[in-house]
Amino acid sequence: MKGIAAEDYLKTIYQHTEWQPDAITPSALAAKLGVAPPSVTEMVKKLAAAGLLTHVPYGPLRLTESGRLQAAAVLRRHRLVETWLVTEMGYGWHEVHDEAEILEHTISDRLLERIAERLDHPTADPHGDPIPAADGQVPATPARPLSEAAGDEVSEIVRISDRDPLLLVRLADAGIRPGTAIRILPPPADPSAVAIAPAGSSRGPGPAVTLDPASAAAIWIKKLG
Amino acid sequence: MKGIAAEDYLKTIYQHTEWQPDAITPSALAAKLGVAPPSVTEMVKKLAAAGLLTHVPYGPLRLTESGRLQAAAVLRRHRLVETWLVTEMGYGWHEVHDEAEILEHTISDRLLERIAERLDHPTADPHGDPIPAADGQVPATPARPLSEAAGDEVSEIVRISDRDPLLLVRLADAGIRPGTAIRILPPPADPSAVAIAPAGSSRGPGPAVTLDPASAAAIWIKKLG
DNA sequence: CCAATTCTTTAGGTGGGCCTAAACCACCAC
DNA sequence: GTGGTGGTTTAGGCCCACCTAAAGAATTGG
Repeated sequence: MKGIAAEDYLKTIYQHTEWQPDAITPSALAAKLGVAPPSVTEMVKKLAAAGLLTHVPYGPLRLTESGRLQAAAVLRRHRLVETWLVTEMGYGWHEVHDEAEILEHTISDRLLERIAERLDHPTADPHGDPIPAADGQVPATPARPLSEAAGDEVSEIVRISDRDPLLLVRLADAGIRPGTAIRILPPPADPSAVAIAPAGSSRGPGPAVTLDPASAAAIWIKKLG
Repeated sequence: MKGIAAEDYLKTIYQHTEWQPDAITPSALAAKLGVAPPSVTEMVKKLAAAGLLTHVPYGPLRLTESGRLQAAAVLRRHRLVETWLVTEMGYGWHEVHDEAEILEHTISDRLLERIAERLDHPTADPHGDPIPAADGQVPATPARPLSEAAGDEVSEIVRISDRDPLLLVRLADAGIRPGTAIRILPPPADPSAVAIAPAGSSRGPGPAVTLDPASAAAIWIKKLG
């Protein structure tokens, strides 16, 4: 199976399992890819025929082992490119997604491995996403969603989903990024929301960021201390 | 006009004029692009409609100013990428063409200019090809084809067309690359051929390279002394 | 100056990846 | 248990960039 589109389907299906325990449905996949549902039906047929995923009609989508490997390879490309853009090319960590989205499909294996060498084979990208190794092994990310955190904890941000660019900008503006120590503040009136602020600047109201539940689930933390 | 294919057509038409004084014909373009002649007819229609080239039926192809600018932009990308691969990523000067062929269409303007800055805005790539500036200006390359050179001269290689990968490997193996000082040897029996060898190693038969006329025309030199 | 060759264009077709509209299935609620 | 109501699939098209086969133009040589 070749083609940029196929790679994007596999990558997106795989990525869903990184954040969500249940298998993805065709309509959710269509939404994430920005295509119409019939386009998914069609591509799924081809991917299933190629042995990359399994699909019972009207059911969810599950990658096969071969599909998982191929998806991990795309993610490796994406995340190495992102890391490289930040480390060597002066990009901000919240600005790299679009460029990586394209380059993940177009750089050669050779160039990819040269980049990996220059960066000394990193295991996480600037968003904290694990970078699969060349053999498909995925490093563990010991962390849990901010949405499940108790109030008033001091924690370290370890991972922020790059799916919502606006969230990235908001966090970057508040000085919050992977590696930042944060304090979880009492919910501001709305109990479904979560607020966080850099743990250093606890004097004054400070640059707190209020997060809706979806955004809170897009951030993974590790308790400090 | 967008699309990778269109960019390749423009680039190839432009490139022809760098080595050949007369305008390119549709069949020559088809051959260089590796497509069938009808594909050229079809794309030429679109490019002409977009005002990027002019074409009288059964006649040759000529870029408009707008087409020239767009072609120069693609060439800028190609040649900056090649230079970057050699300077920073450990590629040999004869190995970069294929990778650049793809990346020229897929890196963003932002990344391109970052690369240009890191390289300190070079004006020639590893093959000696001039790198158009961001505004489309093309630096002059004061040199002439090896095919027009007199025998026994000592000259500097300033440019080698990257169209024939095998020629590049042959030259690289003989230690000949842009910047190398070479001596032009008497033709070995065949008067249409040219032989060259690095000027340093003139003792013994040495690693001389014999070139057919097409290859000799693909090399530009500057007389030394 | 006509004919043969060569180059170019037209005609018609393919596959990839997308779309809309309409049919269809599955499940939930009543 | 039946009727909605979503989610999914089929049917039918579109655009892009390519192809082969065949027709048409230009140039060359006899």
